[in-house]
Amino acid sequence: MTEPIEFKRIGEGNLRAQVYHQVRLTIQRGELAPGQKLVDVDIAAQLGISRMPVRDALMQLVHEGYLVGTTRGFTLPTLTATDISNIFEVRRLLEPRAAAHAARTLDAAGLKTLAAALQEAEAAATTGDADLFFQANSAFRNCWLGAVENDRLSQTIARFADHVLVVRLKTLSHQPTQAVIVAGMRAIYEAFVRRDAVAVYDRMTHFIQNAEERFMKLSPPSQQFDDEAASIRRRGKS
Amino acid sequence: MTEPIEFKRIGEGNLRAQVYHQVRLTIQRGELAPGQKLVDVDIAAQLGISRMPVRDALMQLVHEGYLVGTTRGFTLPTLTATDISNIFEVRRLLEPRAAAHAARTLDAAGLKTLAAALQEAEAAATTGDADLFFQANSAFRNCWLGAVENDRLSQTIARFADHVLVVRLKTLSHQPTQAVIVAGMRAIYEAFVRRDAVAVYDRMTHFIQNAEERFMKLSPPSQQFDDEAASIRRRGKS
DNA sequence: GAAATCAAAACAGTATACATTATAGACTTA
DNA sequence: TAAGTCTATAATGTATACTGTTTTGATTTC
Repeated sequence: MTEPIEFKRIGEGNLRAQVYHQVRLTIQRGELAPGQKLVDVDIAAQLGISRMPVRDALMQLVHEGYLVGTTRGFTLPTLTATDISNIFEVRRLLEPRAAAHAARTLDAAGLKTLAAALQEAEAAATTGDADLFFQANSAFRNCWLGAVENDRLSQTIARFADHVLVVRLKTLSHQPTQAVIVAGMRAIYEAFVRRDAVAVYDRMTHFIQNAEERFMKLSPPSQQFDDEAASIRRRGKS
Repeated sequence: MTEPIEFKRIGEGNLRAQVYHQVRLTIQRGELAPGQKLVDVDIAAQLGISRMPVRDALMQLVHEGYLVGTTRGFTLPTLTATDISNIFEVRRLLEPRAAAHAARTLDAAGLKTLAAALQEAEAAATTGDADLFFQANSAFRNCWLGAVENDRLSQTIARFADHVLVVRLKTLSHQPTQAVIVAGMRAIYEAFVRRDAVAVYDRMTHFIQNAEERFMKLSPPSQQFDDEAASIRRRGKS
């Protein structure tokens, strides 16, 4: 129960923003253990600043669903099967459309980035490097998402994707799943190259459905913890 | 530039939550003038509490898009035509599906509430009472939205609907528009009564498209202010 | 009279100190 | 030994004080 995470400040704007980005990155990279708790005063001490900016940053992350605030430190939310299914429903509604948008606006540089991410994912899938695979996956999504001109749409998607992403780390180490995902990415990529918005829409739809199915199949059927987890989550709403 | 708004605490949980709900209600009711600024220390003084809970509440509202934080107090965001169009795009993607869900889960009491809200809206439309019409509209939406079992979906919808709602007040005083909206509500209501999820989906789609068109047509073509407004908005992102 | 510079005020950001609350763990008792 | 209660502690919630920055307004100068 020590503090294996080392925080450092990222050089942008005020302290709250710095801490916010740093902690969010830590979460997104999956460097935060499920049961581990984040305490404002500890992080503040480590950074050599006061509690308030840290507290602000953590509370923002709570509002955005990245963390839950209990009376005993901030921790990762424990998602139930229902939670995950709910998140995937929203993603199913938003992402195909957003990707179709991106098909029109993505420029040559974007396509190049997409190709690189895809290649990386394929390499990681063959060697079985879950970490790299995970990163390539994120790069791929962030790339096309950056081309979406509707900010609110892309930000909403990014947030919900991040929420399941936390639990996703386990799933992504499963090699057959990696193969399926890579196939989906390639299909989407090819549609992007052809600038075929309809194909992008359809393939993204298929991709997300696939992801959800795989996800549900592989995730441990720990339904017995659902009530407990839900109560913890609920407490965090405040 | 005095302080015409009177804040009082709402009796739930900690001070931050109380202030948050109070201020959000004020915004949702359209009681906040567009140029008016909210200053934490002022509100705190009025409530007899310190700055911090007020500041926390205001910052949460900023994170949720209800306010923007400038260097000179918090104010309502100035939405450009693009912003509004972006918000409506997300709503178009989410609300029909959510309403279809509600068609299955809405109980008899819910239908009754819906009927009451509809009747109120019709009455307000004939007398031209914009305020009452506005309220009835919100009641109608909140009712079916409450029956949606996917919390994240309904909360996302509520938030985006609230964002345009701020500007909407003006539009809703236009009587021909009121007639169109009431007709849409009735169509949706009847589909709800029949528990016809498909019809609810289609009519909600139509309803939102209609709302957006009316909205764009009636809103002043003040495109010359767009850049300025966008820059104000951007500053608030921090 | 207009423009530029400077000063003062207003407000957000940050720090520190104090109050409150819920949980864990020890201690008591049946 | 197990169950219940109580206390100590860890963490958040709130208050106040201070700092830095930006804006506004006034004064001076051209």
